[in-house]
Amino acid sequence: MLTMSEIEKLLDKAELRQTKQRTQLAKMLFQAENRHFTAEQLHKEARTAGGTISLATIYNTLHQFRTAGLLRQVIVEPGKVYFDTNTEPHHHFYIEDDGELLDVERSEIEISTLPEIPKDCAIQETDVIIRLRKK
Amino acid sequence: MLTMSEIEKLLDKAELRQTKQRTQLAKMLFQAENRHFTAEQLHKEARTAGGTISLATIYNTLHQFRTAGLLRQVIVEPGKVYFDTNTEPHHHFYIEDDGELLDVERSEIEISTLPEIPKDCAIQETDVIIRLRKK
DNA sequence: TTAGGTTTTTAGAATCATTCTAAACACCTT
DNA sequence: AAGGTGTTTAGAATGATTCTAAAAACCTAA
Repeated sequence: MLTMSEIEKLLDKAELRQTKQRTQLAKMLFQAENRHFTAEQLHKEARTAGGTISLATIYNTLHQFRTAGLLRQVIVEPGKVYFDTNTEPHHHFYIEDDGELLDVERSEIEISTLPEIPKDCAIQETDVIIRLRKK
Repeated sequence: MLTMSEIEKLLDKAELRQTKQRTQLAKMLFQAENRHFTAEQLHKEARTAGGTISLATIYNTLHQFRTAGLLRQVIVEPGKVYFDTNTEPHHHFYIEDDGELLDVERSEIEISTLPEIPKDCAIQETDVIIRLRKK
């Protein structure tokens, strides 16, 4: 749970000016628990909460937050990008029935053997997605 | 390496009539080694090889093959779906620099601990994607 | 405080992969 | 040869995302 001035520091550190819409989004995203969401969902939520913000700004800001290391993308479905406020290395459950994402801490999955990496390549990230269906 | 009559059997088993375009695609996909490709790539390849085939048919056929269990989808990038002729459970390297996918046999990655599955859910599939960057 | 310059936001157009639609075609079967 | 069904197709439609160019907000220095 971040205070207002911590939100300010966040934006400062990311070298992003304080603006109404960036501050609103930062509050929505970083004041609460970790969240998973799409641009569209966030847009709807922001407008319901009363802010004036265009979809283009949502996309702009999300990308800025991402390059600042405040957000990460999760790709589990064609034609839709999820964002995740949890930037620690970790994995996901994906409930296919309703498109819900759940975090799985890295410590909960132990990968004991790793295959040989093609030469000239370095691991950038390892994603584990456990796809679930409701019974 | 499948013979012509084995291709016929494939289509029969999938309850798909023999047609020029389905046969051509089946040959391209199942006569060679396992492959990874997008609809667009396959379309270009099929036309270069001389066939008359529309993009819509590529998509139709790919989905038919998929529901018949002959193909599987791989989702590693926003806005682009890869198909994979390897339908065994396995994982992937994804070389981000040039969008190349490589198979990793399931036996090469050992997941020793598994997290607790949310109740009412069953595992549908577990995908491991190791994202690589060229040095 | 105000003029000038830089950032930010925005509406709407553009893009790209994919799906849909409805017509044309191919293919049995009788 | 006719009729019926399955298949292919061009082109329109869709949906998420990105681009564009103009308007708005915001410094900063004089």
